Formats: sequence, structure tokens, C-alpha cells
Amino acid sequence: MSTPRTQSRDHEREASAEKRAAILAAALELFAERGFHGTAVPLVAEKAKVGAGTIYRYFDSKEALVNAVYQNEKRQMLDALLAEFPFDKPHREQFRVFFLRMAAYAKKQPLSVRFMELHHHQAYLDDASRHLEEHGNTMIEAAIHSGIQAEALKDLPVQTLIAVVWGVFLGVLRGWSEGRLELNDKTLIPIEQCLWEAIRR
Amino acid sequence: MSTPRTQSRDHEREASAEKRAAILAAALELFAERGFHGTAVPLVAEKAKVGAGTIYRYFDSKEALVNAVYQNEKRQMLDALLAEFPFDKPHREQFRVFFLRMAAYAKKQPLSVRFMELHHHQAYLDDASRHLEEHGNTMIEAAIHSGIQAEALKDLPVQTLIAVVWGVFLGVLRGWSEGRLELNDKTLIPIEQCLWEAIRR
Amino acid sequence: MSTPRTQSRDHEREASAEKRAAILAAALELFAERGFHGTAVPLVAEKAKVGAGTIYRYFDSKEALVNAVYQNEKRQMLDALLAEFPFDKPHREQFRVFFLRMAAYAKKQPLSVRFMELHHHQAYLDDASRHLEEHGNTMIEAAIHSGIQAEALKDLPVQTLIAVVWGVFLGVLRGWSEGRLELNDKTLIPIEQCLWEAIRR
Amino acid sequence: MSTPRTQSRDHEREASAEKRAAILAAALELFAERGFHGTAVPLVAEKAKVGAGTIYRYFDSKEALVNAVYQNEKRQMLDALLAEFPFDKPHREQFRVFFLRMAAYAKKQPLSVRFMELHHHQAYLDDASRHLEEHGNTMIEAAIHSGIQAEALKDLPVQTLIAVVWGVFLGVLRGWSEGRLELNDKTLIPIEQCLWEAIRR
DNA sequence: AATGAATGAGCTTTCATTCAT
DNA sequence: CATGAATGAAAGCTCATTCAT
Repeated sequence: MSTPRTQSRDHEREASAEKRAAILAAALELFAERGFHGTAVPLVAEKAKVGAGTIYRYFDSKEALVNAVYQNEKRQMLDALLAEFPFDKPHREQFRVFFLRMAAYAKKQPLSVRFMELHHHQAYLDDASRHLEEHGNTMIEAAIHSGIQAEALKDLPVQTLIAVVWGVFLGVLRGWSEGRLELNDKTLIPIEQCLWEAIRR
Repeated sequence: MSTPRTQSRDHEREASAEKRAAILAAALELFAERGFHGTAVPLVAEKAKVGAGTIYRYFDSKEALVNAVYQNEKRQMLDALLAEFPFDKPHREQFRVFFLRMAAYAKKQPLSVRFMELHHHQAYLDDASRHLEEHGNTMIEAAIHSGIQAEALKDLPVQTLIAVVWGVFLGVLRGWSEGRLELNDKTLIPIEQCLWEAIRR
Repeated sequence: MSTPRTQSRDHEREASAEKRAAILAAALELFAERGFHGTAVPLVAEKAKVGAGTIYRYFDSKEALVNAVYQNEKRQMLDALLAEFPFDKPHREQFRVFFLRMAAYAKKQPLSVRFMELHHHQAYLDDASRHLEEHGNTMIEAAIHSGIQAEALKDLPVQTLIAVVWGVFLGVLRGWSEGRLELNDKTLIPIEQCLWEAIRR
Repeated sequence: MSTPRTQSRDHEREASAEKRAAILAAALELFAERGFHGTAVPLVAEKAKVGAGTIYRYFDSKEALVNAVYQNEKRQMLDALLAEFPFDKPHREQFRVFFLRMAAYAKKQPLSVRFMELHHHQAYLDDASRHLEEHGNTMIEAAIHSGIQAEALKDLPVQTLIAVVWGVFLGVLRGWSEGRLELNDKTLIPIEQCLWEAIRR
């Protein structure tokens, strides 16, 4: 139970969190569509339905904002891909889960993927963003390494296998975002199948 | 033989062409690294070692410049990929040539590929750029379609096969540009091999 | 009675209106002295004691600003000339009132007249400015037409009489603005008299 | 008779004079239409069919050019008005000649009049232009003064009479240039008549 | 002498950021 | 805290002037 005073504080904190989230959502959408330099801060404010100055209460600068978005999305994507991942299942099964989770995430959060692609390795990303990127890479490298060790995957450099898998995934996404490809079981299952055949031992 | 007057004209035309090329080269490099909105015209001028106003003698606007670069690079890439293409050879051979030509082009002109990826489908590209893009796509679609007809490639939608092949290519390129992967016969041949296995009938 | 919140809003609106007026006043003065193309926007900003960017919060462009000034001044002049005009008095009296009002307006707002002369029929004036100009002309044409109908004025084309009256007025104004002529009863009454004699039946 | 060498020099001098005249004519037209600051020097060069740099062989700067045009036109107008002026004729006759010469000049050289009006008393006019202006004024003042002395004109300040006459003239011109008035005997003779009545004793 | 390509200062305009309310 | 008007640095672009040819 909380006192009235505390309740009020809770409301404030909640309202504040909502405002922050609205800014992040507006920024994600605009940065994904128009890029970092192509997006004016007042436009983000308008889309988030807050004052322009308010953004600077939550983020130090435009750069801080784009980094907050980047880290937010990266974390969400890693969660979506890796939460309760069935590391104990056969590698064939692990790969299917991984691929379908990626596809599901991309379908649900297309702006997130577009944003991360567009801002990948850009000069205004800070150390925290880079470290998170690195962290995601490391997780996936580990999984692939284990697949090679278990003689389930081809004995190629880990980076090569990542390039192939991630490349196909992005290629499919682009085809989808440009309307040249659908993203459903009928299209995804053959792709997943032929990709597995490309990398399996 | 040419009169002094004609010689002078030739020199002028040559100098002018060189200056135009210097601007295009500087723009390619900066746009590829920093994006369209992130690149100031005076910066392009400085890198091209010309005055800021000079750029506007050769290109109507910053948008016209980015489109000139786009079309320039796209044409070069299509030439590099498709010139004297061995359409009469077996499909296995055709694919190898295509893949290795792509890799060679990317290795020789990494900025070109980076530039085209970053500016792909952006709002400031004009009709000429879009048509060239379209043209390239059509060429590649036709080649893949013929491979399917000849029962050399899997009977999947053309767009799916493109997504897979192009995706792997970009994935490998990214790995290379981030220093995680080398781009030589030792790395490329296995990738080409496993990609062919992914798409062959 | 107003709440503090309302008071604050009132202050803001007032300050905003003052700033807009300051910009218009500065623009009037500079455009009247140096012409449209001869006046740099930052100069207007400096004279209005606002930042250069502020002008663009109030006006879409330099052209929009010059049109706002034009319409502002034209309206003020028409008000000064025509408000509660004694259309029921004898034509001799009407003319005297008209002439003296023109002179009084010019003496009080010399920049206004200079501005309107210098920007008369220029390419950057928009439809609203042109319509207002047209409207003023129509009012004056009607008054003169009625004078001719009533056989008070010479039976000459309306445009001829306007050319004569307006021409003398501008001629006197120029003499005054160049310091060759004073603008008081002693000089104006004979001019008004001799102008009346020129146009009366 | 002249040697071939001298003939060649003559041709050069003639070509040079023609080029200078072409520049002055182009500048007159453009300055009259678009104002000083609204006219780009390369545009003048194009209209004069000379290179941009050539203008600077004949005139030190854009300001020098506008002053050359001003003095050129002013002198031509004074010549047209005052050459062989019938000072010995009756004042009524003198006035008629003066008025009709003004009208004829304006009809033949409308750009000249428009140019002089638009650039009248502008900051970039130099001392020579101002002196020439002054000189023209003095000539006309003298003629009017003599008319007053001879009791032909009203005993009003010279400047007042000038303002009236010149004002009517400009008013008529404006009506003509805006297409509201024609400039022929039928319109001019009544105007001349009523203007004379306005200023005669 | 004539040219026009090249220049960079200065134009109009935008926008990340601040701060009085 | 939240706001949005105000700012001025810097953007894209123009043009008076120069100078190699």
C-alpha cells in the first residue's frame, strides 16, 4: 500500500516513463525512415506529442537520443531471439527456432530492423551502443561455434557462417520491405531449409 | 593534327572532366561514409580540392550530385558484373563467374557498394536512378529465371533466390568491411560452394 | 479577471505581436531604403533586435515578409484615405479632404509611401498584394467616376485624371523627401488649389 | 585616307565601341526590369552576347556599370528635352514643346525612364551621377523661373511647379506602362492643356 | 583583347539547443 | 517539470569578380 503522496509520485513516475517511451517510439520511426541527419529534433517532439525542450530533459542531445534508441532496439531484438533459447535441443532444431524468431521479430518490428541496419556502425554511435552490438555478436558466435564443435555445421570460420546466415536474413527482409517477397510459412520454410543445407556439415 | 586553338579546347575539356570526376569521387567517399544528410557540400568541395561554388557548375544541386554518383556507380557495377557474361556456359559456371565478379568488384570498389547500400531506395533518388536500379534487377531476374527453367536452380520464387544470393553477398561484404572476414580465394570459394548448394536443384 | 496561466498566455501573445511588429517595422524601413534584393534578412533581424532565425518563425520566407509589409502598408494607407470619407459632401470638398489626407499620411508615414512606390508591381509580390492594390485602385476610380458623372470633373478618361492627381501627389512627395519642398498648409493649399483647377469641369 | 594598319585599328576601336554599347543596352534593360541588386552580372553578359569577364574590361565594377548606364540615359534624356529648345518662343509654346518632347522620349525609350525612376537617388549612384541629376534639375528650374519672372506662370515656388509638372508626367507614364492609358495626341493634348491651366498665371 | 571556368564571400534558410515562463 | 519561442551557427546555394588560356 502507498500513501497519497506516494501514489502521486507513482503517477508522476509513470507519466514520465510514458513520455520517455513516446519520445523513443517517435525517434525510432523517424530515424528509421529518414536517417539520423535527415530527422529534425522538433519533428521527433511533434510526433511524440511533447514540447521540443522536453526531449532534452530525457536525453542530453540528439546523439544521446539515437544511442538510446539503438540500445533499446538491440536489447529487444536480442531478448526476442535468445530468451529461453533451446540450447539443449538438436542443432537442426536450434537453427529453425533461431531463424523463425528472427523472421517473427522482423515482421513485428520492421522499424526496429530498418533502424538498426541504417545506423549500423555509424560515427555517432557511442561506446555503449558498440558494446551492445559486440555482445550480440558474441552470443551468436558462441552458438555457432558450438554447432561446429558438435560437427553439426560446416567447418568454416564462424564469421563466414554468420555472414551467410545473417546475409540471407537481411536479403529476405529487404525483399519483404520492398514488397517483392512475403514473410510467411510458405516462403520462410523453404528458405530456412535451403539455408540449413548451405551451412550443415 | 590540331590547331593551337583546338589543343587549348582539348585541355579545357580534359581539365573539366577531371574536375567533375574529382567531385564525384569525393562525393562517393563522403556519402558512403556519412550518408547524404550527414555530408556538407563544402566538405565535398574540400575533398575534391575545388571551390564550393564549383560543384554547382557541374551539378544543379546536392540532390543532383547524389543521383549522379548513384547512377555512375550502378552503371560501373552492372558493367563489371555483366560485361561479356558467359551466358552460354553451364549454370554452375555462370554462378561462379557471377559470384566472383561481385566479390572482385566489391573488393576493388568497396565505397561503391557501401554507397549503394546506404542510399538504396532513399527519397532523394530521382527517376533515372530508380530506373537504373530497376534495370539491374531485371537483368539478374532474367538470368535466375533461365536457371530455374533449365532445372539447374531450385524451383523457388525468383525473388527468394535473389534474396538469398544477394543477402549472402552483402553479409560477406559487411564481414569484410568490419574486418571480421577476409576476401580472398580461401574464404570465397567455400562460400560460393555452399551458396551454390543452397540454391541448386 | 484572468488566472495566472491566462495572464502568462496574454503576455506571450503580446510579446509575440510586438516582435512581429518590430520585424515588420524594420523590414519596412530597410526595404524602403535599399529595395528588396538590396536588403539582407540578417540586417532586418538586427534592426528588429531579434535573431535571424526568428524572422522565419513569423514569415515563411523573405518574399512572404515583403508581401506582409506591402499589404500592411497598403491597408493602412487605404484606411487613412478612405475611413469615414465624406462622400455626401460637395466634390470640391471631397477632393480637398482626399488630397490633404494623402499629404498627412505621407508626412506621417513617409517610409510607407516610399516602400509602396519602390515595390509597386514587382515580380515578388503575390496575389494577395496584387488584389489589395487592385482594390485600392477600384475605390479611387469609383470616386472619380462619380465626380465625372456629377459634372464636377472634366470629362476625361478616369485613368487620365488619376494619373494627373496621383502623379502630382508623388511629385510633391518626392520634392519633400529630397528636401526641395516643405509639406505644410502654406505649400499644400496652393498645390491642392491648382490641381483642382486642372481637373475641374 | 588611312593605312591598312590604321584601318585595322579603326575596326578594333569600332568593335570595341559596339561591345561597350551592347553591354550598356543589356544592362539598361535588365536593371530597368529587375533592379540593380536583382540583376546578376553574368546575365548582363549573356544578354550582351559577351563573356562575363569582358564586362570588367569596360567597367570597373557592377556599380561603375550602373552609373555609366545612369549617366548615359540621363544625358540622352536631357538632349532629347533641351536640344535647340525654343526659349525665344512664347511660354505657352515652350511648355507644349517641353511636354510633348518628354512624352515622345518616354514613348521611344520607355526602359530609359523606368531605369531612371527605379534607380533615382539610390545609394550606389556616384557623384558624377548625382551631379548630372543636379544639372538637369538646374536647367529646368531656370526655365520655370524665367516663366514666373515673365508672369506667365503662377507665382509659386519653383520646386512646387516642378513637382506638379514632373509628377503629372510620371503619373501618365506609369498609367501607360501599366496599360491603363495610351500615349498619343488624343490623350496627351488634353493632359497638356489641363496641366498648363494648373500652372499658368 | 576576350573569354568563361573557377572562386569564396555572403546570401536565404534550417535546426539543435536553451531558457523564461 | 514541461513548454515552445528564440537563437545563431551552419547548411545549401548564388554571384561579383578574377585569371589562365
